[in-house]
Amino acid sequence: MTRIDLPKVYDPRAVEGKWYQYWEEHKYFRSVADPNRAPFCIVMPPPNVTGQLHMGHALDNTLQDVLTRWRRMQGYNALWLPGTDHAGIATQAKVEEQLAKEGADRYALGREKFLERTWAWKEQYGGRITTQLRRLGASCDWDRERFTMDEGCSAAVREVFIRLYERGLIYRDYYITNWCPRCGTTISDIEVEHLDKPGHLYHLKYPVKDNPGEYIVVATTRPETMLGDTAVAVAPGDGRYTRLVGKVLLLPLVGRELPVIVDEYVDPAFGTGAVKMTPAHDPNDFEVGRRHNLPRVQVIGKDALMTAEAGPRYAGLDRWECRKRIVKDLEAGGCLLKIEDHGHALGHCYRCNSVIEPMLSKQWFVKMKPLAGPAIQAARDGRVQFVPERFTKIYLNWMENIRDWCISRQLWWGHRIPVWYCEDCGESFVSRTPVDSCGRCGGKVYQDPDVLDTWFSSALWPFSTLGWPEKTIDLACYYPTSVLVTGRDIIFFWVARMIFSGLAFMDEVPFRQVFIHGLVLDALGRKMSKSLGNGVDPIDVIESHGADSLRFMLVTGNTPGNDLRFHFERLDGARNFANKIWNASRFALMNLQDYDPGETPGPDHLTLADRWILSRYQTAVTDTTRFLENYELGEAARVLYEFIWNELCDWYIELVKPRLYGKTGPEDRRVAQEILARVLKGSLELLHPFMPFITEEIWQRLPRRGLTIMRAPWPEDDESARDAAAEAKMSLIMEVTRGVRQIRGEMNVPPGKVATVLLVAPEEETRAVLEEGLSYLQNLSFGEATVHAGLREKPGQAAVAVARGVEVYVPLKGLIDIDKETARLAKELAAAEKDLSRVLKKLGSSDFLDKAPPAVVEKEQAKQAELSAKQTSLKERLAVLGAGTS
RNA sequence: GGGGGCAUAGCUCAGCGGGAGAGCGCUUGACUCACAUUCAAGAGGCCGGUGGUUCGAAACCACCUGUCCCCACCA
Repeated sequence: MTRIDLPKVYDPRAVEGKWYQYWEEHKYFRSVADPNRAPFCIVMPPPNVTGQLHMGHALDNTLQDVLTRWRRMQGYNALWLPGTDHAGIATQAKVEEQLAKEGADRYALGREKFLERTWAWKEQYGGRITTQLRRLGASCDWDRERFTMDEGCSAAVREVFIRLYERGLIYRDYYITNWCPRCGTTISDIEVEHLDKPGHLYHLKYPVKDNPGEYIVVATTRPETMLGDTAVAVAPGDGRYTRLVGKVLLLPLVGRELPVIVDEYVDPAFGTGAVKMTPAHDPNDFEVGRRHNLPRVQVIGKDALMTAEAGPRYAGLDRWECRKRIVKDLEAGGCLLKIEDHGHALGHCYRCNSVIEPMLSKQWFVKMKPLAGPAIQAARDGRVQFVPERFTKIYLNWMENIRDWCISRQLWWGHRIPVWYCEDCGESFVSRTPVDSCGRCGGKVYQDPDVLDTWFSSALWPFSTLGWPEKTIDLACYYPTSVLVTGRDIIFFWVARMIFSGLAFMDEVPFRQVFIHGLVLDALGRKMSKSLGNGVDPIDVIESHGADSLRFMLVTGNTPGNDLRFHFERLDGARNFANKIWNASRFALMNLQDYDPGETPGPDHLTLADRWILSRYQTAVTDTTRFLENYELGEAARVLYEFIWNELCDWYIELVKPRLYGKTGPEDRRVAQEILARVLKGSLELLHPFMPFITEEIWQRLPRRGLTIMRAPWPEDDESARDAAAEAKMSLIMEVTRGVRQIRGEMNVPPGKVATVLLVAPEEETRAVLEEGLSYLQNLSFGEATVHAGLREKPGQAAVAVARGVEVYVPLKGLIDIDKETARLAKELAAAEKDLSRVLKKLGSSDFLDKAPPAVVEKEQAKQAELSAKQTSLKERLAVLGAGTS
């Protein structure tokens, strides 16, 4: 063995940066459109430019990188296309925050200057997340990095808006939308989070105008909105109120006259069966109001303060303050009948958590029904497949009940709506290019001040990034993309919208498969959040444990679609695995220094151990590949972990040591070197998608390497390399070895001190296997061993282990604890008898014999034989021990 | 109100029709010349409950219980 200059503990910091730079400089991430090569393409869910890498990104991008690196090695023309999202609200908020510190605000600065400022902010901080993705090892084609507001994506946005408009799928209308008072914009329905909050149901008396003694009781959760009431509605045919329909009520505190109307919307069973109508502040009331031509009185403003219309006593009050005062005033006026506790879901802004105010305003909408149809069909007929499949149902359920999408936002940072209005004649123009003057009257025009929902541009991501609306070779080669990898929290926001957009503008789904993963939770199962302060920064983890460990930890134990808890213990486990690989490789390299790769040794030159590890390696190749194909990345990683640690390191490397040390001759040493090098190289290649850095570092030191492990061919799945006979033999030897070790442990024999072991194998076949494996047994557990046929030695003087009919005797000097040994054997016997009776019952059943497959029956019969042999043997030994005490 | 996930060893989870598994933790022993971020041996489980399908169920089906999540305009 030659000394080799490698540290005993693997240090990721010393290698990760180096290799990433190497890969990037040599353009190994690059993909060039090539009609003659099979493509594999993933578009990265663009993280917000404002963002820092969090564990969710780390998981999402690790999964994408594993798939991309694997397919690239398989020979696909693999493109992973990165980019960032302009994130309207989030980015604007950051810049406004900055301005606030300077004592300014965006209005003071003006739109143009504010946008300049935001672009500058983007230039300065927008690259942070992509730098962090590089630390993670992401093998994306950075030359193609895109931004949702770059020239190309913006052109795509304008084109889509105009085409939708031309198809009559975009309209502008007054509607009640979700207004976030803090963000100062409307948000779409799915951006509202409904949280159950305790509240009250206030019962209010509204007197009849002509008969002040008579009144209707209405129930409301939001008494302050009564200032905007313009009617009271009752259900059709509700006997309690028929007398009053068409009469006029007087609104308390305000004195407004309210007609009593009839509408289907009212549920006579809820509350009092009479509902106050506030068309300007409730979406349902708005609809009812539209049907009955009710006036809309807006009493709450966009700043969430009461408006002048609320009357002088309330104008300018905060909405919650106003509620208190109204309740007090109503009570004083004798109009408050009672207050009940009543929990209800309250809408909150998903960005800033403010309570949403339903607000009447004129907004742009996309008509969804016509777009949803094809998107539903595509999922139904499997052109888009969700992994796991259950998400198809969730997606369909949403799509089938979809409502129109409010796409205008009262922000400045984003894609401005490409519509101009004439100041003079009011005509509007939808245009791909800026409009200077009114096409009808030549008057002055101005552009719509609103911008589009951020998700409007994300929805086009799979084709806008490939060059659409131009007809590019990229689009032809890479679209539809292969798979989309994303968290289940944005199926509605993003995945669904990409699907209908792709179908509408490319006539083809944007991706064939959607691989959904869950959330990364903290150790207690809570969502990682800033407010809880329980988030773990991936960059910190990369610093302390290395990117490979983080990646491996995130991939293992994660099943598709399910959440993943973040445990530092598991991270340590991944790091230990990296260290294990490092040291196994260190050992191999020490013994491969003088290795001269000659001819591949023929089967005759291979030992049992060689044939065994080659066979096990083939199984690992098959299993890893199969699991990856099914998106079971966690299982694939587990296969590699177990193969490398439990088989390659724990057994093969131990078995091969004497041969590498030259104890069996130079030719045998060369064969051992060859097999060890081959299996190690293949294992690193299999592991590379999961742990790219350490595998490259070691692979580069191996003989017969290429330029980079990234471009090494994925190990071939060669069924013929399986060797069932070798596996069966080795497993027998391993079991016997375990038996011997157990005895040694119980006897407290110091390592290297046990003299002689007798292996007694009654069957000739078994004996032959043990003879073949004798050298392994010797160097694995004890000094000397011989295999004996025939009758058992007298076991009264020996501790005994049984493995598949082989008994192992270790001569000892009366050290055995008879009580302990008796108890142990008795327990084992009880278990064996229980198993045996179960098997016998099975074999005694004619149903089983008739209907079970023959292989299963044979297996059960073999088991019966094994168990009865074991039973006999255990009984004998117990008898011997019993004799020993007397 | 509708939909979905999860319930397996002390903890976190994998397995999902024919032998109850892993990691961590725990017990015992070993600093053995790749690795103490290690090695060896071991303890620990009526696979949530009840029914059903099957020759056979931890696994498939139904219901129940507990738990988490998503959707929804009941004032």
